[in-house]
Amino acid sequence: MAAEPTHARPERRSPHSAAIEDYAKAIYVLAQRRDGEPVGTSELADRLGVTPSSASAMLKRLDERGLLRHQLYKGVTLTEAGEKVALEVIRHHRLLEAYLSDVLGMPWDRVHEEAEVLEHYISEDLESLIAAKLGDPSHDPHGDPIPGPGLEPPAEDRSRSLSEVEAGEVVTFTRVSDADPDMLRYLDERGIKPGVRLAILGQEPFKGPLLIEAVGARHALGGDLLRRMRVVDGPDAGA
Amino acid sequence: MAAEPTHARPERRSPHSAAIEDYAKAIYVLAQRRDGEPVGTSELADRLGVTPSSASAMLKRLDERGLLRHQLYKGVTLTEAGEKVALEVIRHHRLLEAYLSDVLGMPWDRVHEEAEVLEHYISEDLESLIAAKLGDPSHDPHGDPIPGPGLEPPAEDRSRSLSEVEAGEVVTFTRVSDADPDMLRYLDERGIKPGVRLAILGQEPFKGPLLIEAVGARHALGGDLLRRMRVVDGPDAGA
DNA sequence: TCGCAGATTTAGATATGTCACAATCTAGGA
DNA sequence: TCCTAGATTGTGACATATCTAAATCTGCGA
Repeated sequence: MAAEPTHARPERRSPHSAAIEDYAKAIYVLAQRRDGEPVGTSELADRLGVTPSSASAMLKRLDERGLLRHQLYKGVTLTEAGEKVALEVIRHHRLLEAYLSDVLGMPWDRVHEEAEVLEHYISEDLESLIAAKLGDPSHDPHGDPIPGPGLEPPAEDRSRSLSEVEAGEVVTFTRVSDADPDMLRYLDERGIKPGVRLAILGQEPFKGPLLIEAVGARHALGGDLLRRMRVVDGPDAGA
Repeated sequence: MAAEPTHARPERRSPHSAAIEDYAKAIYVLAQRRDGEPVGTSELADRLGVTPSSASAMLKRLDERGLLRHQLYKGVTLTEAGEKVALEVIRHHRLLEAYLSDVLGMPWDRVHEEAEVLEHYISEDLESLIAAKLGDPSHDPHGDPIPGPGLEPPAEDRSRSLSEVEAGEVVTFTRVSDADPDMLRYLDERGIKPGVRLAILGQEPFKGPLLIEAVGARHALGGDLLRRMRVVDGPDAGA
């Protein structure tokens, strides 16, 4: 005599809200950059586009859930549970980026924004289907490593910034931030994507642009772009 | 001198929340069943799995946004704007069901739940890519019609319930509710999916099960299943 | 016509996540 | 050592969406 099956929204897959997941992810990424040092409230607020007071209130909640330890006025550090939450979301994000780009042909510079939303809503079943379809990729289209299904933290990144490379070297482009569409479009239009070999021809004086040869053409790269592009030594992709 | 690009959650694609979209969709479906008559608050609350008071509060909000007209104590009717919202979500839902089933091989009985969530979060760009990948399908795997990109309401359903069919007829199975996983699994295991020819061999007395032949095997179907399965006359899929 | 059962709406509370503004802490320089 | 600039936290408010319990309406049956 049960009523019609309801069309209630299914329970969330994760016990945590999308907002909580975003905080965990942001803390994870920032902590990595600063080598495990506690992450500050304003830093986090900046990244997430909220006010410091909002971030402070949320940090208290993450702490109550056991996702991080908050030393008042000092900063926060993820617990193991918090790190799992972060890695799960990062895995979703990067698998989605790879899928949208490789299977659906979504432009490189648009996949980040789409994945930024969907990462919170795909089920574990869908995650598995996507990973299988892609052959369990280790990196997304921007060269970011994808955590495995067991959520082991990806191996440390040995790359350095292209801004640190000297004239005469030959390096392999491995990675670039997925968050700046203009930059991605610029690189994409020139065929410069992870795995591409870059020969550094020279540098203009006064910290000027770097002259490089890539994909059979010469380019002068400078500014933010140099700082954001990551490379490893040698003509072969190391990672 | 712009700060690091933030990783703020991108704006929602729709000006309406997921909850608002769910109400619009539910009202659309219920109104269709009752041929345009206003939809009652409790009916809606039942379907959505919320209390009548919650539904009542939400209806007030949908009204304020111009998505429906609420005749107090009488019921609600979607405006044109509300119907567009409903059709957009339904299009997303059914495209996702088709995609998950056809491209990713997700089982027939699981796609509904996944789509029920994702329908609120895919962008118009992703919607288009999915539709293109599928070749702009007109129906999802359960036989439900998919509204076109212009959101024209799908043509009226001419099917009747299998429970109304008499012994001796030959009909084509066209459609079944996507919301009952057990029922879908039962049909799937027997190869009975939209487009399949059903020959009605006879019926047991006292409203007993219907004996049918389908996909080279005989089955005795009764109860809810008969009522939920929709068929059209003749051995060919009409719609 | 009246009254009541059932449907509907209102009132007040809770949980989440945000903001502006105020209070407080920390750390570095005089 | 003290003081203050800047970071952090606390306060009170708002928006969304839900609940329970109470008030109100509607329409049917006597």
